[in-house]
Amino acid sequence: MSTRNVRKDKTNGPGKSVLQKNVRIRDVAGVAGVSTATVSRALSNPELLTEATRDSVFAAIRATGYRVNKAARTLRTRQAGAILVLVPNLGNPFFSQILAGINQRLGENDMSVLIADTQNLVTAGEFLVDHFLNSQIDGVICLDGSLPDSELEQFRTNGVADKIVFACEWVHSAGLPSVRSDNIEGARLAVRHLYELGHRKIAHVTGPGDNVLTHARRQGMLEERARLELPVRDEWIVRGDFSLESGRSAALKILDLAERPTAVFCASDQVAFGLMSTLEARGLNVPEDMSVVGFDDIELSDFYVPALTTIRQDRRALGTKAASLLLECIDPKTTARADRLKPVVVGVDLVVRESTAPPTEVPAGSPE
Amino acid sequence: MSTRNVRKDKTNGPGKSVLQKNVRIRDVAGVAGVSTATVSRALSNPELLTEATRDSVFAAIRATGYRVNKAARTLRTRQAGAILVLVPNLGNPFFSQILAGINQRLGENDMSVLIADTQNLVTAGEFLVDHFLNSQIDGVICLDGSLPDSELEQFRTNGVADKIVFACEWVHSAGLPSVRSDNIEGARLAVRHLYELGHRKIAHVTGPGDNVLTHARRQGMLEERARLELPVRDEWIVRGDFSLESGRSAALKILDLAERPTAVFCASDQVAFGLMSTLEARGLNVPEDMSVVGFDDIELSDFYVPALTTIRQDRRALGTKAASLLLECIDPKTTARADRLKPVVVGVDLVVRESTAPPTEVPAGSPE
DNA sequence: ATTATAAATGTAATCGATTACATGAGAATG
DNA sequence: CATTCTCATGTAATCGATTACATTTATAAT
Repeated sequence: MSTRNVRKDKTNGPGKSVLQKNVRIRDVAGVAGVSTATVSRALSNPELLTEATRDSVFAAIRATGYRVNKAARTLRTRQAGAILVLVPNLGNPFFSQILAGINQRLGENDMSVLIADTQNLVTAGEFLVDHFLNSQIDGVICLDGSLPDSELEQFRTNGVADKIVFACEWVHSAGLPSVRSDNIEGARLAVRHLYELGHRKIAHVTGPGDNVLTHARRQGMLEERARLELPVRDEWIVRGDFSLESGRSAALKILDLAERPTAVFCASDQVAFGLMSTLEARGLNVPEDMSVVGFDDIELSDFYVPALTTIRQDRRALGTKAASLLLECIDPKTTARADRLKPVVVGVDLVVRESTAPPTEVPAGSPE
Repeated sequence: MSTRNVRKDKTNGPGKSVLQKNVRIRDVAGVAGVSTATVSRALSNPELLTEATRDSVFAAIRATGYRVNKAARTLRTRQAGAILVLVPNLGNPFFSQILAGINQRLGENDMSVLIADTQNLVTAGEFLVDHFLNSQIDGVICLDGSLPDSELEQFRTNGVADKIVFACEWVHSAGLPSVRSDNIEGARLAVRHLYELGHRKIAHVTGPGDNVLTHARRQGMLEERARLELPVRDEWIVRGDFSLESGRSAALKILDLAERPTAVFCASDQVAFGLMSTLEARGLNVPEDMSVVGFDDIELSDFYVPALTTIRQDRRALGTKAASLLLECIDPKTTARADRLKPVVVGVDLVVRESTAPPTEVPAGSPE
């Protein structure tokens, strides 16, 4: 129980650091002849300062080359100034323009964007909660609609569910804000285009079974098929999973059908590529023997052989709108609004290229 | 000059937060009946503790659901526990496997990976220095070899140049560590493959002029051409920029040549796709009228029509090796080593598919 | 039993930015 | 002139984790 000597942590001038020019707010304050609170206010609420003080502070910031320490700010404010984007497969070029839109919108708010590929995560739920709880992110844009309910429950338990926005795909049962293309309309456009070319036997390669895009695109296809009174064949609806490989598998199944369709509407451009390459490998020509429509309009669709007819999604708009929606969700000054749960729907367009043509065998009931 | 009343910042129990379960290290310490230093040591140097103390702390961590606050840790340690990957175009599927390799390797060290697309940055140099100076990252893996010298100079001025590793592409004058494929060997393999098929008139679509990959792949092509004593035509070396569009432009140039090559070696798979789609659009068949070899072996190469013959880069290995190299660079316990500047070279393979075949016109000097 | 040494743990300062509350100066009002 | 109000700025506590140095406890040596 002796008197304890006062112990000092060593500290001389700007802190020793891995960085050479580590300027702190107190160094700026010294140069400007004000307190650190004033420097901080100059950055966050400049209207609180007189013009003379403001100019003096900004001059000191410039002279010193000061950069705010984000870790210190995050610690004090409990705001990381960053969001996380969950992408189901970074190897799919579809996501790049969405990411560009997100980056642009969040950059305007001086926020950082972290990107994670859910293929590389064992469980996305725990990853997410971890990032929230350890002060690394303020919100999430999720492009992956296959998050299980059990993982979404983790978000709710930890109170972070209201900081998540879905883009492109969504989890229907989650009741969370989302931005999406008009998938039903896209499917309708595809089927109608094939119909107007004269096709009556139209197949559809879907996405994965439990996927909302799969349901929506198939729904649009089935509705338009019914509206146009096209023949119905269960075996013309073939299960896929948005990947190149599933397009190949679907092609093999379609080639084995007793009654072949003359056209195929694919749930994604990648599926279409897988399908077309396999049809060609088996001696069929696209579009002469079978017309093919994709969904997405990724960059390569114009450079495939034949150039792919597809449904264009405005990916950039999907990104910027999702980012705007998330900014609303995480803004502490904004109250929760029920209308945020209503999906934001972005329009789609048909892009006609070389992979579709009139069928070479004219079906009964052909127009004109 | 009156006596100043002592002012208290409000603080009751676990801090008010956007998060419901915000457990601090002092809460764990309370449950375990030890000091916060002991809890911290349990996490960072568990061998310093007795087994009983250790068990008690870990039980308390489990019971409370504690997660370390990364911002607090970063502030104290000056280590962010994150790195930034600069990608020249996230829409190019080539980068996905590299990113997967990086993610895997760094995940083993509990480090986060931030990804930025240099297409979205006005100046990468300032972006980088900013992230270093504001404590958001500890290092960089740069996949973009087009960083200007002026920007690299910013890194050196700010003392962060020794925390950067190049992967795939590199800046030759930078004198920084890098991991790369054996591009020269890849070009040789491509040219030799075409030669062995019987081709003598071999063209090459390059990457952008000031790019190290462009130089290396062209060098390999020129050397092998010389070794095989193939005819030399300046106009058979066509400038590209790794993109789909530049493949299209190159095809138009090649089609206009007075003396056409029978085969083309392209600096990337995307260039090859652009070239092939344009040749087909102009009525030429691949490989019957012109054989095409790419460089990369991205996923779609096996699903193009015709399936692309290409040089496969071990992208995953590029990623993991770059991450390992960077971990060495940023480890404070590791001294700078000159051998780190010697490029780490990863081997490549020829993948023969359908886009190459013997030429239909047999040139003089054909083997056998 | 006493002393010295090593191991284990605790105290309190530190990291850098923000901000609640306090203080001082100037203007307006009675 | 005295009092009150508003604006501008300062002081010092806070955020949560780490760690330098101090203290306590356990073990080994004499």
